Amino acid sequence: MTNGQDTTAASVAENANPIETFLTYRLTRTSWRLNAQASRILRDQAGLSLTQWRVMALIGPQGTRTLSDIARQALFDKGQLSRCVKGMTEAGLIRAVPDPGDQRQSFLSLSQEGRRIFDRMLPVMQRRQTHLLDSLSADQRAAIFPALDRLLDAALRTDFAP
Amino acid sequence: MTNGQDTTAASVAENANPIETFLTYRLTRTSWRLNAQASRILRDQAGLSLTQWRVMALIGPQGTRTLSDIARQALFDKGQLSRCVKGMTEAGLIRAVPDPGDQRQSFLSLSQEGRRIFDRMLPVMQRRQTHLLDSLSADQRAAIFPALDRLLDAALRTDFAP
DNA sequence: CGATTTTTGTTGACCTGTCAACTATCCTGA
DNA sequence: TCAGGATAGTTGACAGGTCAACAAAAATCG
Repeated sequence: MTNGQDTTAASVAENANPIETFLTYRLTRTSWRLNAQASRILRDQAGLSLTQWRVMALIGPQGTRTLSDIARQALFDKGQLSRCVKGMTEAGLIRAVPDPGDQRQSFLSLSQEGRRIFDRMLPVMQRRQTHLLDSLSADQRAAIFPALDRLLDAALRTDFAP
Repeated sequence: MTNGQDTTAASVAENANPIETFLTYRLTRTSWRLNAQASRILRDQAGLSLTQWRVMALIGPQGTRTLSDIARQALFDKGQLSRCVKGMTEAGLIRAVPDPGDQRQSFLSLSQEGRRIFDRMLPVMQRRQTHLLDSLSADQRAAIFPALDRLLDAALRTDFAP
């Protein structure tokens, strides 16, 4: 069952199931599987959850970001992020330095250990990325990122449909 | 912050954050928001969860499917699906008729009430679908479904990366 | 100033998805 | 025919995401 069937125009028409033509459904199904694959790699090779990895990547190897800053960019839930960062701080992956100019927030950066893990995993994840992009045609490769941007925009608009 | 920025080549290069170039991350972020939008519509207009809606759509208005059948197509977790179907059966949305030829399984179909709700929501969701596709260029529209198929294939292959 | 609003981050309650174990039934093949 | 294995579906435990309320600090603006 690891084939990509059930998605050709023929088979869709055959079972006449409209859901296979729904973009959100198709996007989610692919996204789930990609996330599961990434989660497995990160867990096995670095003991990280996917969210932890993304937080590390959002902070970046040299970077310094605040929690809200990260949540805004990634569209993460603040509560989820707060707990994730707390856990990573306790695990020694992240350093939090209070902002002297704004006592509400802290500057988050990778600890030495965190950067070590990040530097080790980044090439692995980039190889996976290359592999994924290689599975696409040139046209698809060119279209996918802008398409996702436009869809994200459309998803954030609320002024279309009751 | 509801704009779609931070995704142009310029701004990505500017903050030099490699995660913005990661397909899985970008796909997930878009998928999250699309799901949230769909969930809101379904909850407000039909009192359905997104998973419930998808189960209805996977069964189809005339259709008759078994639980494993649905799980296979949608790549749903069997446990999750079992609970969802149980709830929908108790809510009167789904009818389950035991298969006389195989006592392990039942044939699932929409009840009258379920089909009524489905028939009412299908046009709404199709309008949303049209709206989403309209936000894409012709090239993007042509590329997105096949690209998702290939990525799903790639995600299901395990023979690539240690 | 000072009252109001906004923003940052934390927390608790809740719901859902995930993983694995389990029973019951069916199929396969010597 | 019957032992081994595959399949259908259920269940429990648990990590994870979601939502809303909240305190503290900062910004706004009369």
